[in-house]
Amino acid sequence: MEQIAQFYKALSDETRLRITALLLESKELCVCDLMAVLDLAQSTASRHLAYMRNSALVDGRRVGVWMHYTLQTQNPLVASTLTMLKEQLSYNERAKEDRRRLVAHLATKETDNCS
Amino acid sequence: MEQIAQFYKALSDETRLRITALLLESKELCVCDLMAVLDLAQSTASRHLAYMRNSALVDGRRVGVWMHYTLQTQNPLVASTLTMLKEQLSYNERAKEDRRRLVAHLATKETDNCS
DNA sequence: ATTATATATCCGCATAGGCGGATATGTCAA
DNA sequence: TTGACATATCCGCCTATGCGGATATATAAT
Repeated sequence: MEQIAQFYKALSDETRLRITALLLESKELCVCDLMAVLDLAQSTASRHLAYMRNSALVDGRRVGVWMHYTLQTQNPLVASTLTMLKEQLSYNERAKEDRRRLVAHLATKETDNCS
Repeated sequence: MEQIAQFYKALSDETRLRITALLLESKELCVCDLMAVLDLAQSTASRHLAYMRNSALVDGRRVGVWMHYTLQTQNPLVASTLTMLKEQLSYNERAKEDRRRLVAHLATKETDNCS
């Protein structure tokens, strides 16, 4: 029960919801992508991702200097919640705006780096 | 997006999750039922229910001296989340124990009152 | 080794929110 | 009106957690 509560806590902050929404779109993002798209301080982005990892919402894997974060889908509660959320966010204005910014940002990136 | 976050906040506290779990079982409960079953101080129970009402998770209707609380099902996000949660909680030990206590408590109540 | 870059963590500060006892409010009965 | 009971709200206290700047760590390139 406590784990379930912790999972919902991970979704109960607007910044983390926005991060989740972006990860629902692009499968894998690094910290600098999120900083750029959501206009977050580096420590803020990193802290939220750590929180989400501790809540079993995301996985992180290191790729050279970058950490690539993805949504977790092992847990059935997490998986179905994310499916629902994706549907809900599809017509959410704020989420749509963030998706536009993500697309623009990814188009700007030449290769794999965050410059 | 902020409303969605607020909804998840309502589910992100273990006491509120337990209240939600009980409401998933019995459709309608008053504050004194929750105090008895979950062993909560009166102010604690009432405060959590107010929070849940402000988060669009429950509705309350006054029946004489008592407030009867029910889960809201208007909002599609809320409705499907609760369906999922009911499935998840069906085999959760803590939730099972709470359900047992609820059944025992309801059996003790003679009529509609909370004595 | 040094430097540059990406990320994680630390720090102090501010707010949200948990708790239970005390008190206020609402409702009904006598 | 008074009293009893259910509930809501207030209060002070304490912890969790949000923030961003500063610092530490990790990796890769030179």
